[in-house]
Amino acid sequence: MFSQSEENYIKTIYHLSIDFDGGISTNAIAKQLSTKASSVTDMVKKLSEKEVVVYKKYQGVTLTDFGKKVAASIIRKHRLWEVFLVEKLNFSWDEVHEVAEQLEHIKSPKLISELDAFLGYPKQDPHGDPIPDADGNIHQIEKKLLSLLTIGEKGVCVGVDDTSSEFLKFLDKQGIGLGNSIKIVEIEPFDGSFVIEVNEKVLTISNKIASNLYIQKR
Amino acid sequence: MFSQSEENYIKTIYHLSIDFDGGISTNAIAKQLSTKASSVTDMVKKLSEKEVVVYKKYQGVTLTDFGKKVAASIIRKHRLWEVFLVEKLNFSWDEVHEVAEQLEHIKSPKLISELDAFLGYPKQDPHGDPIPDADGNIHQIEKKLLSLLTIGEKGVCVGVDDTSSEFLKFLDKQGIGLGNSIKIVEIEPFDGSFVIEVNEKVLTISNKIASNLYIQKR
DNA sequence: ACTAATTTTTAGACTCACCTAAAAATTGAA
DNA sequence: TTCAATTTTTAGGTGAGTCTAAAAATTAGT
Ligand SMILES: [Mn+2]
Ligand SMILES: [Mn+2]
Ligand SMILES: [Mn+2]
Ligand SMILES: [Mn+2]
Repeated sequence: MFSQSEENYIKTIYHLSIDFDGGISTNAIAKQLSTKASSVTDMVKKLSEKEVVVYKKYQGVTLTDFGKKVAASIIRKHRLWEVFLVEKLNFSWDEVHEVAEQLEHIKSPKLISELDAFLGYPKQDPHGDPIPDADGNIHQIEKKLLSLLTIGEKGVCVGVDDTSSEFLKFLDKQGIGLGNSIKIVEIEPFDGSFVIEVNEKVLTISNKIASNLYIQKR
Repeated sequence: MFSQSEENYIKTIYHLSIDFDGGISTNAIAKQLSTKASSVTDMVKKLSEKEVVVYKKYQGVTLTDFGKKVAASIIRKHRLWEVFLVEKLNFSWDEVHEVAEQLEHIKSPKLISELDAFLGYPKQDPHGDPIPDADGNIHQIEKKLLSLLTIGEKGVCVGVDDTSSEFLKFLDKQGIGLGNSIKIVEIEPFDGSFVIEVNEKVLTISNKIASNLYIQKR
């Protein structure tokens, strides 16, 4: 149906659409995919032919409903494979992305439905991101950036915004992981850094760190 | 390192080299890969540049030692994935090939070593073919085509030569599977068909079937 | 409102993997 | 051994996906 390259574009457009609404610029797509704007223009024309995106010159692109379904199915595969790698093959959460990037392009409906069953129908991937169901529906759990909480508030760490290896390794080093209870002890007005209590330990994290951790309040 | 296409050529040349020794002809490769001889000539020149094969015009190709190692690593991946699909994801032995054909191209040494461990270091794939070790060594078990046995001989079915879906489904229907004990009851001189006893049942199989079943004598 | 800077598209070219058709080499049959 | 059939290579071309450089459109600053 779609080539590996087309799938990577579709997925990227989907992800960019979550943060900014309106048409996604060729430059934004090019940057994300480490390619050139001119290449993006070519591909976007092709995807438009295939009714995956709506494209008007100089106006950026938006996914059609069909395009969103295609994106969801690629993301479903990506995240199921990430769960597999962590749960079954001893990968750590900072090692899975690169491999899932390849595995997400394997074509086999049976493979994915069986993998889903084998993993016990997981709802989140190792980074706390929701796994779309077979119909492309995505159930986003209620969560807030830690940086938006105030002193005294409590919650559970349920996700990360940045999924780079550096950030994830940093969290490992600090002993912060998904499922940990977190309490805001203090917020430093000068630099916006947070003093938090996690796993019976008190530690200070910069505002940048706090802006990349998702908390489910309770 | 190698593109998907290059890997498919390398694997094909390896498989063809097992049956015929001497240089593998462009036509043979083309037929196997459903492509044209002229395309094969192009690719073979490229693989020769990369020291994977030795190629002399009009003389066919042979794999270098390096080429054999590369082939073994692709086949190792292919067969490990086949085991995974059958053992963990409820695929039947006639459904695995197409998917493994894709999965064999995923690049990640850790993925393969962990998969190997997860599967318990299997020695054979679902068709009874040996799984090369991480260094590219292939340990072929002792086996003989059923068609070469004589009346009264006994053995265990340990592999198939043809791995087409049609043949494998036929074996399923007849109740013949790997690990089954088989005894030659009679051989019909007229058409070379075999009367065999398998799973307490006596059945007749054509010579063509017998020529595609591997037996380990005991 | 007019430029100047920036963004986006177009034009033209490249590589990879494939194709067809024609030429060249090999093989094999009389 | 000669020539016809077959195999293999070469020549030239295509589409996908990428690139650079130049042109066109948009956006922003004064
Ligand atoms: Mn990808
Ligand atoms: Mn993830
Ligand atoms: Mn393959
Ligand atoms: Mn197999």
